[in-house]
Amino acid sequence: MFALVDCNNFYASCERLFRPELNGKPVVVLSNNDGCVIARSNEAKAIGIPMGAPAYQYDALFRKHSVSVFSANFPLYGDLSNRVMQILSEYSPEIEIYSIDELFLKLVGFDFFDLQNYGTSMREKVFTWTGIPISVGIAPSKALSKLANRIAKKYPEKTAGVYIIDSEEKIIKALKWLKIEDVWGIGSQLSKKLKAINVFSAYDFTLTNDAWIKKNMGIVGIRLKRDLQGLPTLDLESLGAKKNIATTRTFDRNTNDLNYLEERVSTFAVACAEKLRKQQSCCNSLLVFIHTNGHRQDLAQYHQHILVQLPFPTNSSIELSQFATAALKKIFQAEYQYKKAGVMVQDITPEYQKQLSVFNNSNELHAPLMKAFDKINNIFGQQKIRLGSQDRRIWKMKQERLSPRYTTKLSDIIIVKV
DNA sequence: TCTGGGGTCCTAGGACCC
DNA sequence: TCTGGGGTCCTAGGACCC
Repeated sequence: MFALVDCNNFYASCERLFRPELNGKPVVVLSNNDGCVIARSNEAKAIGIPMGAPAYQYDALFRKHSVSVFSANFPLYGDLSNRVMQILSEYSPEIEIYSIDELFLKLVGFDFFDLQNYGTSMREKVFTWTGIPISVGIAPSKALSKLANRIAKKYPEKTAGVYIIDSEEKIIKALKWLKIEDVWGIGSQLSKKLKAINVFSAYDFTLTNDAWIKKNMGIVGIRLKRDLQGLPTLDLESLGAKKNIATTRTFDRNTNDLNYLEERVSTFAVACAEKLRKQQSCCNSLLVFIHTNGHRQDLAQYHQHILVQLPFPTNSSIELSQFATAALKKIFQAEYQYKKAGVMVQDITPEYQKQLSVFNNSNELHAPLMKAFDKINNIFGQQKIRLGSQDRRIWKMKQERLSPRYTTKLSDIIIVKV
């Protein structure tokens, strides 16, 4: 069996942890730049605030219902996620951390266990130790465990947050209940195609013939069908090093100032370099892009990117910053107003297997220098040491309702007076 | 005025090899 | 009139996920 554990309204739950007076009240969390809604408490969902809603369009509704609005506080969510994952990883030796708030567990040798109790104990322990509410779905395959989890979330009273699919009848009942567009792995494009051939539920999908699925969805569709039928086909995925790393941001304003963009791109490259070093990798190519604001029909549009093959693999902040800003200058055009930029590093290889070239290699002095960089920044805080090309101001985002970093910043820790 | 960020896998087609 | 067969690697783009 597989279990899929999912934190309920994760970011909203994190914000409420340190503001217990908000329990039972509507809470939303906004994306970077306070742009759109990326998490909602149940109360906020009930008011009719959709996922992805642009914040400025919902200001009136927020005020009307006294919705508590937070800017995204990723250091807080990341830290709480680690705590939840650590607790849950004790429930099985085989796990896959699927996202910041989701975890698959493979339950082998649990034939004589009461899985309902097992799931309930996960919920109780995570809630007692962290304060985060979770839902648990257990079923014979990954796709079905996602479905079981959905049922647990949808019917919290009936299921007490734990639902188990462990018989053919339950599989069919659940599949008939699940709308095709809600199936894990079927998005808007495929559900449109499927509805056109009268496939409206997950159950209908399991009856669709393989030839159609193969032609329209590829091998992925066939695997999904088997998995939904209860024949475990998708297995846990190993959590190796990332194959692509990106740092991209939307700005709080439009700009055609090349100096500003250079500074941003340099900082993004440094951030990518840090992520590379953290997983002990180097990259062999780098992509820089700049975009105008696609929502503004009144402004001329320009979307451009450039992919640079590096002369040597590197994870040096200095080298990546230089390559990235040089690339930026090649695509920058002063007549446009830019709203977004980003750096992505690709073709990632392990740090310890660098392919050296005869003439042109990464500066060997950078490795110890970067080690010192990382060590100092880890101790004294982000960007205490930075390149001259980077601005002193770290946040160039609109974050008007940022909560404290209660668990990751010494000065933000709550002081209790007794 | 204001609309996020970061990933994965698969496929088709082209270039190239013997 | 008529011109093989079998591979690999790379890239861009499309679908999906949270």
